[in-house]
Amino acid sequence: MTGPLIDLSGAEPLEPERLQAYFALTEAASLLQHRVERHLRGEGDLSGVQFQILMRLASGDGRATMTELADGLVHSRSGLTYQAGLLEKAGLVTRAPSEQDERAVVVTITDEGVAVISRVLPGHIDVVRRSLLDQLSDDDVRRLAEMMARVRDHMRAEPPRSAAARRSPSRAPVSGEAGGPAQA
Amino acid sequence: MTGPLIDLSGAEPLEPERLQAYFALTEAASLLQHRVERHLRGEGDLSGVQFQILMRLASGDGRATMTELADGLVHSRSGLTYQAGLLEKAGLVTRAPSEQDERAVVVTITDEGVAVISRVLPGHIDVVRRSLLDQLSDDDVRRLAEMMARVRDHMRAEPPRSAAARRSPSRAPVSGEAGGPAQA
DNA sequence: GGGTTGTGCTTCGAACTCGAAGCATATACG
DNA sequence: CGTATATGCTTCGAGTTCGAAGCACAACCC
Repeated sequence: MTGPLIDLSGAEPLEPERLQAYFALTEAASLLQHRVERHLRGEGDLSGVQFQILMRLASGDGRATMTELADGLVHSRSGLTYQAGLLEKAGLVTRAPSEQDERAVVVTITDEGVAVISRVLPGHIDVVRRSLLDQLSDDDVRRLAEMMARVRDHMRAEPPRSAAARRSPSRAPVSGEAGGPAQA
Repeated sequence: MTGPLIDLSGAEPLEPERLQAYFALTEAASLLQHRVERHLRGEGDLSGVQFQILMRLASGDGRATMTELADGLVHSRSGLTYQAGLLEKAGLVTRAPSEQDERAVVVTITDEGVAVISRVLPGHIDVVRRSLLDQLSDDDVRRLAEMMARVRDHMRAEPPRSAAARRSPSRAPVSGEAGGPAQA
């Protein structure tokens, strides 16, 4: 009753080296994320998502709608609402309905928000460098950036397989609703 | 009030290409993780962590203690307890105190657990292939696996900076407690 | 052996996440 | 214009995560 209990030769074999790449990627990314979040929480009292929101705002002109933020982040909309609420409560951000579209909410970073980012960013970069970049050669970094950008763009472009568009409420879902591909 | 609000020249400059690598890695890994979890939840009704636990058990001899599992996974111990409880309730795993050490809990995968993994794995691999591997050349994959393994090992080896060992309860935390490297 | 310290795991409370459902505004279409 | 549909965001409930504190057994030391 010994030996591996699972037989991997189900679909196509998929050589171990490919699985290794996948597992190592997953594990390294998780470890890195944990470290980064631990640092942000300690310094500056920010969650990872809050940091991403502030970074995105600070890198541009300081303003964006919720949808624009959601499109850039890998996050649910409701979670974004929650985190934006926290940021607003902390005074790092303001929220106000858009002029052009009453439905849209424009999130604007405050001076204090900029200050927090400025204070936290050096340490953040330091963590990333120590954990990730210092282990990679210049060529590694180039290669990695190029690969990950390719993979990211591919996933952004092609919906996951079942990107069910919002169902109409007061209507029987009879006719072909295979309209537009939706965003995540 | 225009132009980027943030000045990145805080610590060392850290060329944009390096930051690009970091951001792309983070984003691609997040997207991949979301896809994988969506698939696992749909098929097989498993969370990502549950899948990892089962995989780890199925790849070995089907048994491991909680600590052994925790050391392999990037997860808190309490979270592991929770997920192991769910797996046990679902009948995919059993838990029993170890013979050699009454404190330790030995988790053992059941036949049904093996069956679930076997059923879910092909689709899982398919998602990984479509999302990640198909976008990479053979050389890319080799390179990526090697890089990520290096980074992972580095983070595993070096504790995050403040791996505070468990504080003694009935004792003042005076002397240097820089004891053993802790696991996440 | 009895106290001290270490280790393995669980419990607990607070915080975060997600998808579904809901509300309000905007746009399309007759 | 007026109804139907699309879009932007929030609310809600259920599930998941984490770290701190706690419990139980183990190992060490005198």
